[in-house]
Amino acid sequence: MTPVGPAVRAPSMGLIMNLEALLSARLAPALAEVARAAVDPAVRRSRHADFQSGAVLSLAGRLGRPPRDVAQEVAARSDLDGLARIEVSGPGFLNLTLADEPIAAAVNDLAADARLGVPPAGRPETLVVDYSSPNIAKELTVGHLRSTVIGDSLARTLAWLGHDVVRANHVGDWGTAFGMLIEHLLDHGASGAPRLGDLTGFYRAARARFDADEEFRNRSRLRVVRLQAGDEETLRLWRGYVAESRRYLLAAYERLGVTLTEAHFAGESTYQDALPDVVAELAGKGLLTESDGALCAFPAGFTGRDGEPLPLIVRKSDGGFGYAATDLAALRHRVRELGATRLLYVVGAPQRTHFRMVYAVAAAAGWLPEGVTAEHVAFGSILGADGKMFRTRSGDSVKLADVLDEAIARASALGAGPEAAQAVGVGAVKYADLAGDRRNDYVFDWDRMLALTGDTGPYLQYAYARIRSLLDRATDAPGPVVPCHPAERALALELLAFAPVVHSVGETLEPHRLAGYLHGLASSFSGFYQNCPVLRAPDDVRASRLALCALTGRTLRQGLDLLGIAAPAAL
RNA sequence: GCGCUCGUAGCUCAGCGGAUAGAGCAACGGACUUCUAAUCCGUCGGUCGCAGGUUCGAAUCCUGCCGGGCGCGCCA
Repeated sequence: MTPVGPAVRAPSMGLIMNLEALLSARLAPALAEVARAAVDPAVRRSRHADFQSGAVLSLAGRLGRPPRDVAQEVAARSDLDGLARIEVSGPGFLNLTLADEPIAAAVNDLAADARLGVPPAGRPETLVVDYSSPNIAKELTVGHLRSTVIGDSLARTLAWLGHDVVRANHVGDWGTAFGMLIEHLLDHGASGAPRLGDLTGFYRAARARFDADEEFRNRSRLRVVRLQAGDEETLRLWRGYVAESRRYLLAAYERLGVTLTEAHFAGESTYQDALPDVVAELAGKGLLTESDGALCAFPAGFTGRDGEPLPLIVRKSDGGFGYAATDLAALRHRVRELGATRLLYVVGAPQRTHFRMVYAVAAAAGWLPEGVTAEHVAFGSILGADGKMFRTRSGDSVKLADVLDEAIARASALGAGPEAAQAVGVGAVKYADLAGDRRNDYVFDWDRMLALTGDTGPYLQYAYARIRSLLDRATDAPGPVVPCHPAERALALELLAFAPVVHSVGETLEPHRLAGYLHGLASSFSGFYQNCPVLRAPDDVRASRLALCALTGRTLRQGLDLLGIAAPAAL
């Protein structure tokens, strides 16, 4: 039995595993000689060879020489002995085909590295990832899916890269709605709390009474005043309500396989005490203007419907604080108290203007000093088959619990066992959300996301389970990798591409790059599996292929884990 | 009206300054006395919305137009 367990050796320095860097280092001197200046070799993977360099194309223009001539000269001056073969191709590309030995050496290093070639960040940052952030008075819907899934994947990835990640669940746990909710609660058993799982029904009932019953409406308003004034009895009721909602949310997160816990709640109520000071500080810096009774900031460059400056309303005309004030308070706290240097807000694209304004005001207030960045990690909407917002037939938003129930039921129908069905169903939904560019809308389609073949979660999970099954049946240990078949070579190169992809996700905050990579890796593995017998291969070849299987398994599992998708050992 | 964003193969999407624009699905044609066929290989399929411009080179950058989505003062 050969478990797909973590390797034992400490991470190496990584250079030998980074073929792009290796090739760049060997190409750079020749380029510098020809150009008489440093030139980025721009080594990329290529379908015409293992790697290519397009550096000559732009260089030739600057030198005023034909690109192919320059490429010939660079090729002739390059010392790639023992590493790769170089040839000029097309308009002036340098095609690089690696020798088998460096590939083998790199893959063997990779196999011995517990971190799969990804060194921990040399310059760790403290960053806050603000994600999920539902209103606690209502159940989770598909509307919360994207922020929760994308944010969790980014938090996992950045943490694994070695950064200090602070997860922030900016839940809506404060505001005028709580007056009516508390009054409704009192009318239905003073000690009671809303029944777990029926938050929406409770909210709707309270809302209906608020709209229809003037007496109830007045009581609710008074209750809001008492809540904001810190009335102890009111606060006790509010805390009970919030606690119950949190329990519900945590159960939902656990089912979704999301890493958010009790410790990550940082709701709007957290910042209430700081709001007067936020206003005072902004006013002190001359950033606030009174307009129609409200205190507003008017950051430059934002105009509204009539071409008039667009306000960011910090304090409402009734003296209450809006969400802009809370967002500003949270931002200030994250930079000042938490020491964050990178703030991520995983929030839907429609709020783009709002966040740009918040960041502009924060910058003007000096809360985003040099070296500290705030980024709106925007994402598109989930659409139904009709191309419109994904809703139920009656027009309501779709409950997340219902989506997961159906996903799991459909996974069961495919033949997955009970435990696997949960992993496959939830994984399919999450993968579908992560597989495309997050900025684009996508169409929610059961049949596509649960397809066993194609770019789907189930396909990746199957590839992993198949590897586990194979390794479980192996009776001897993996040995050194010696790629000989083209499919082994292709798989090895694919495995070596894991680290650059993970880094690019950390920089671009685009998990779909990792998803696409994993699909390519699983495809490469399938090609290898098809062409290269493992268990019935001769001893030395078997050891090599078992090592490739084990490494592919570890890479798939780690990659899926960074996406937040479970990888069961068997389906 | 102003602003943002998107328009790539029948469908769903990658690619976002470089070689004949890729993948998955669908369609069609192959490969199984299988190391789990929940697989693999091949074929078909695109004036990259339209028109200009910048560039040695544009799906990719700029401008305009057409079409869809979203946003534009006390909800978050």
